[in-house]
Amino acid sequence: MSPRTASQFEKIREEKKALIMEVALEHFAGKGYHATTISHIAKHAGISNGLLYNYFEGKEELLSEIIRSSVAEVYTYFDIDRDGTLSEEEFEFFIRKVTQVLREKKEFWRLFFQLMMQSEVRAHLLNFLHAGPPLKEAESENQEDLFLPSVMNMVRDYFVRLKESKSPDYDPEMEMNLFIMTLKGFAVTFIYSEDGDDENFDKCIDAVVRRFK
Amino acid sequence: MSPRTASQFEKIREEKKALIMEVALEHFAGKGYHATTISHIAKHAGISNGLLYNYFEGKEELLSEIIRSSVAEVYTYFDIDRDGTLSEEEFEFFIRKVTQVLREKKEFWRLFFQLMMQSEVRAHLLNFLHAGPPLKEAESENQEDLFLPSVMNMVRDYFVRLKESKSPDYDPEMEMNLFIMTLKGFAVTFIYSEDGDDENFDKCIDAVVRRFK
Amino acid sequence: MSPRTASQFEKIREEKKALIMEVALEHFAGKGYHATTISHIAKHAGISNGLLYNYFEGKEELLSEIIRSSVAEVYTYFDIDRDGTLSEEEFEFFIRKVTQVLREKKEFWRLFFQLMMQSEVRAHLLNFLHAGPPLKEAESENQEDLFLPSVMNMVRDYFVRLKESKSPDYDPEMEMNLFIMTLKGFAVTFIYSEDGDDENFDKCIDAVVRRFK
Amino acid sequence: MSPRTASQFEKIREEKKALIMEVALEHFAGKGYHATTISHIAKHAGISNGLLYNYFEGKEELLSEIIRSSVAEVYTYFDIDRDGTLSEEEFEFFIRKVTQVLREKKEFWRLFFQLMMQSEVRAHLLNFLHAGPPLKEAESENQEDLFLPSVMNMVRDYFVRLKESKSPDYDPEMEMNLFIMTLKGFAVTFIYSEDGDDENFDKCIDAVVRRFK
DNA sequence: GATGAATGAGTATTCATTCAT
DNA sequence: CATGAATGAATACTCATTCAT
Repeated sequence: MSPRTASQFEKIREEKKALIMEVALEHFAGKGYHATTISHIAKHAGISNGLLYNYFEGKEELLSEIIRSSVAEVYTYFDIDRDGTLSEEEFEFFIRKVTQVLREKKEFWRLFFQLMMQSEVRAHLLNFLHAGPPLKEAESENQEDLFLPSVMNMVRDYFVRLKESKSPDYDPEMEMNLFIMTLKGFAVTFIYSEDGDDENFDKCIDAVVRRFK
Repeated sequence: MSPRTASQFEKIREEKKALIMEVALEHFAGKGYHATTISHIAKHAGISNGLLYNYFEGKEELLSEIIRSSVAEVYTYFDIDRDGTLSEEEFEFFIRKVTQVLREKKEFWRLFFQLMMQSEVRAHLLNFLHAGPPLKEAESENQEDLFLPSVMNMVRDYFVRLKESKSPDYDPEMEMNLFIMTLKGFAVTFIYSEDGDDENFDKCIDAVVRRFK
Repeated sequence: MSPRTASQFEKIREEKKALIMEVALEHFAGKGYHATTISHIAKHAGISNGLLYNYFEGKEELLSEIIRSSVAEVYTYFDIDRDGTLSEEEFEFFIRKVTQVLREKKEFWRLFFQLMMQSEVRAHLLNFLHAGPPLKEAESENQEDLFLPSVMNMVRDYFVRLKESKSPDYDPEMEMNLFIMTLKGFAVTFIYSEDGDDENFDKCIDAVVRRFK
Repeated sequence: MSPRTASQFEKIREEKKALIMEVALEHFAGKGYHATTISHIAKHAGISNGLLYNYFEGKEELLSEIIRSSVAEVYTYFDIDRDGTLSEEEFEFFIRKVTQVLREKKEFWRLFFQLMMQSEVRAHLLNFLHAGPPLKEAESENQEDLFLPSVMNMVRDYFVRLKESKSPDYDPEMEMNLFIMTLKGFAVTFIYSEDGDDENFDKCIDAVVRRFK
């Protein structure tokens, strides 16, 4: 009979918010942001249309919130505040981490790449991404891609260090480019793969590791 | 004031149709299919809303037509009915061809990849692609990707043949995968690059050629 | 920890009810009835949405209650059951009373005039006003204005009596009309004035008194 | 068979726009802006909901447009760019003009006063009013009322000049205030009167003229 | 008495498509 | 061929009100 406590309400809110975001992500990723209606999301989340607006300002904020939270999660994966160097074994670890992140949040990455493919949205998204986490140095250089400058520098450092054990005409910058391209190509293919194909992609990743080590 | 001949009319029709498709592609690629309104396209094409329907059955057919025509154009690029083998120099030629095709139709590829990123559209698109041109054998195997089976086989053949001049643990299938991934990663980056950056990407392609030769 | 007595509960109820009405009046007057949401009122009153319905049947009843109580308060100001004649000094007193009532309940009068300006609400409001207090005779004549017939008659009497000390072409009815108009114009200006401007308006009222005495 | 000419379209647009504004004004004035739905307006104008948006950006712009056009019309009434002095007979003419404007656009004035009674709208409206027409001097002083400074000054001048023919304790400023109040009170009553009562109000105006001459 | 999550009917707005001219 | 006014179904969003706790 007594009213719910504040923490009970808080819990309800968080759970419902998460539910809505999950369902929305699923549909946004599946048919695109614009083709997904609020009614559709509400129905699949088992709630009324109105309730959604109790949790999100509107459709656009719902999208932002999904991206914000997923990006935040991804940041934690990479423990972004580390010392910023990659040893050889850490490099392999890094690649496998990337794969893991892709695997565990396939749906989000589908949505993410989808948005990245719309040139007029791309800029906003990149800005948002790069401004997002509290980084040590707020680089604005090279906001052209999905890898944060800090990660980019880590990878670049790795290839520069690698050069010592390679032939004289080894070009670390180009090597990095190839690596990034390969990883991106992998990502773009992998996130649309059936879950059953994982072993094939694992072998692919093994090959990538061998190649860039 | 003499009435235009049938062929003159036909020419006008074709030109206007092409204009509409061009404008539509620009906006579809820029902000996505759903976010682009017919009114917007019509206004930017300098025609009335109604006239658009004189040329296309509707918005969806306009999209289909854009894809159809672009894909057809791409097919001609690759002269798809050739004997289907790639010599070593033809392989380099093939890669550069791909780059050229990407460069000359950046906007289309933006739209294309955008659609490919929507899992529910992806299937239709792939079906459409693979069914599109009158191929010798209508394979339905491996309709998972943007490369047609015929092209895929050509590339696979190349890597198999390449094995002879390589070490015994050279895995042609895996090599092909890496190649495809790299190419895809390149594509996805390149089509959003400024036109001024082309030299950098040319160097990239040189590196790709060296790597997979 | 002894249970509160019934009268304590009653007191709490009354206070909370008054608080809600006060907050509601403030917002109704500021942006209008329809533009003011229940949520807004509840938030500013520091209570939950639901609780409001514990005190009022709904939004409309809340409005009615505000008007009812304010009107009742105004009636007490004018001690409406008096003998119904205005001596000359009582007339001055009457005018100053009006000003005082306006000054002390500016917000209510803003709401009141606002509602009076909506022709479809006006009728209801006037009906409500004229039916409101238990009057001696329930006149339905001249329900066109905000002055109750009883007050109107009092004022008319005053001007008729005044005629004796005026020139022969003095028209008491017209004089009354001018007086009412002036008072109304004063009201409509005064209730939107800053509180600091009161002296200016006091002088105005002095002039009105002089003029109609 | 030939398409309509540009001027035909223009005519259709203007007529339909005027129709919508007329119907909207009627309902806005009758039950208030917020209580009037777009659907209602559309239905009474005999058009579809969508068409309304072909002519107005939204509900708010529709309101603005109504006010803008009515205010513009009123400005023409007063031939606002005149020399800016009122002779005695012009003063009478001015008053009668005011009455005429009120009579011919009763519905607009109902809406106007309604909005003026909402303190939070009032400011915007006054700003809008005073910024509206291209005046000689852009006074920002005294934007507190519905009379434009230019009109106000004209009236003030009149009363100052009048002082010469009056007793020494004649206070022109106060006289002006009384006049304005009287006029406002008249307006507020008149615009809700039945059309049949016009004669009574005409007599009222005669009295006003006599009083302030 | 008190809470705020939840509802759902209602409202403004959008947009592909049609059609009279 | 060409126009743009007109439609109406669909969509995002609002808000008074209810109700389980």
